[in-house]
Amino acid sequence: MPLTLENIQQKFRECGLKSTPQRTAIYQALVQSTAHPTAEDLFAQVSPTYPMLSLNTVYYTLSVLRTAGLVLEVNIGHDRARFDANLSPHHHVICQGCQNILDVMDPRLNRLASPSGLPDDFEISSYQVAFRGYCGACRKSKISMTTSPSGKRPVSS
Amino acid sequence: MPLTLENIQQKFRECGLKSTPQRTAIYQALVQSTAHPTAEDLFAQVSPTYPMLSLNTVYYTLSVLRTAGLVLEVNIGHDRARFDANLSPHHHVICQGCQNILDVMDPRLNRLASPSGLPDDFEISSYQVAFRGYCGACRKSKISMTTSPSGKRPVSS
DNA sequence: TTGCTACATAGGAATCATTCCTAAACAGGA
DNA sequence: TCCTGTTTAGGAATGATTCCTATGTAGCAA
Repeated sequence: MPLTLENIQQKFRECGLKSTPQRTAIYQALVQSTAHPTAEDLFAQVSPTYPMLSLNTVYYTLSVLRTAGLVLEVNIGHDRARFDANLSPHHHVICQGCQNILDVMDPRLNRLASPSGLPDDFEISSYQVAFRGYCGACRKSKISMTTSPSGKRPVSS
Repeated sequence: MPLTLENIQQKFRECGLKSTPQRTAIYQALVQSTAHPTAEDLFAQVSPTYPMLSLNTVYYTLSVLRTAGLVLEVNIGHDRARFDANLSPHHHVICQGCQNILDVMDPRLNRLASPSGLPDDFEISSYQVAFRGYCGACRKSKISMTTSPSGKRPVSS
């Protein structure tokens, strides 16, 4: 499925959503990205074309698209929300250095058995695997660092 | 390993952490909980015993304990951070109704192969599986609801 | 084509978790 | 017991997200 404007507008129609220039541009930017952008990322990307665009609108649009089932909110960490228009079943690899997220579509991961030890009446509807590690670039800079590799900043010295 | 005060204080010493009453109480509350509490939860739990306790101190303490490797930050959703003192390898089941988190220790989940399709120089160091679904209680209330089951509040009507 | 109406947008203010800053308190070693 | 560096508490600051509201506009119906 190529990403024509037509195509997007039809998707919106099917979901009962009005198709406005801003909404279309935001969704298009998200579909074209594989970087799991934040609301702010999308704002920065669409802003040049629509200088009046409000970050607010990006948030609103994303929540509408999410409710319509056209985008997923990818929650890596409790920091800002990141979004994904890739609806096919997939999992994520997160680099703990640069925080980039890669998609993984290994079919073996889509056949995990339901975990044992759950209450009988708990119904699992989906699952996601989040792999963590370091990408090549971040591994190099980790090695060249002499300081501690830990994440945030409590023990400052 | 029972949870004596001695025990906790020794752990702190081993990590080079001073052992203060507040710190001990916060860690103890976390170890005793299986609910993956937030900083605020822990504050509410310890506050009665230490009325002068500051929420700030809870945040600081958690970040120190996390850096020391005594607690893990469990990030379910991009909302507030939740914490876990269970250091043995395990995964999570999240109820999308009540947002409660259960631990899953199915050993089959600890032997997943590294996913295919990654750049060669990406090094995976850990992974976690997050199962989502509805617990018994929330399934019941979902059935009795006639309104839409969607998550947040964009299309209000 | 024109008008209507409900949904969208923009902008500013509000909220809420978390972090920053700083002065006073205190744990643990000398 | 004294000293020093860590910890604590409290208030202010930050930053993502949501709320509020007036204006704009897409899409339907006449």
